[in-house]
Amino acid sequence: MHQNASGNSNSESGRADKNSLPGSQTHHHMAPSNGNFLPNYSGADCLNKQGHTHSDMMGLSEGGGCNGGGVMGGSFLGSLGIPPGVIVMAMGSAAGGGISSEAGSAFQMTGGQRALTDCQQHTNPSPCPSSSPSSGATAGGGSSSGASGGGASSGAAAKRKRKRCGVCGPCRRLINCGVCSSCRNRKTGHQICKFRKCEELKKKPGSGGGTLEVRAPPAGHRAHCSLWRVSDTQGHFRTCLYTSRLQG
DNA sequence: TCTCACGTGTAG
DNA sequence: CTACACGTGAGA
Repeated sequence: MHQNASGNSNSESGRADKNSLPGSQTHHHMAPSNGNFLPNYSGADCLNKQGHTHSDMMGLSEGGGCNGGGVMGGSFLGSLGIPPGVIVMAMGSAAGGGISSEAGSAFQMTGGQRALTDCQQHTNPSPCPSSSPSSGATAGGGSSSGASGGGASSGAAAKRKRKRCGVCGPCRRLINCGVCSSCRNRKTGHQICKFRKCEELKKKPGSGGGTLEVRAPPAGHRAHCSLWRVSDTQGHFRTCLYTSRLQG
């Protein structure tokens, strides 16, 4: 009908508003730059895994900073208002080094800040999804099979479906690409568009959400916004940004 | 009750 | 690893 731009036959396209983000429901007409992201989202997530880089759905437009090369040095951190002296570790899927995609995690690292983006906005009673895994693998637990079902019998709320963090790049994307496998196989796959798959949910529930190596800046370096990469448990590279400002 | 989407198993 | 399929939790 008169959905969004995406001419996908996917009855999804415009449905993003339905369950999408906390507080962002109003998907009136999406942000000017590109509808996939929410207005205030400055990062680009660079998920071009597939290569179909439909600019209109990838939403990488201005971000341009698609790569861990010191991308959001200023804007990203700046917009977060991270206090000086704080070591921030922003991670992003190596693919593009889009740190932003893990904004949520970044918040966790800095502590405190995160709340404002995620938890508070989520009306759901359950604890922030992003925090649970890192806190100690509460919900997800490690239980393998038994998926959902009454499996949780013993742990009661132990086996809860995790929910999108709502702050990562994919979560902020408003429309489905319509071309990824998930979109194409929606009928049977029951999966959300790959480009909208929450970064948090991509992680294994038991993987602690962000088990990454927290490294000190290279010896001799002052940790002034240096960027380098470390690989996480899944072999993905994460771009780490340290903005520690040593008090001289 | 329906739809969406997470979790998981299986196959290629 | 990706794609696919299905069960099922959760919300409308």
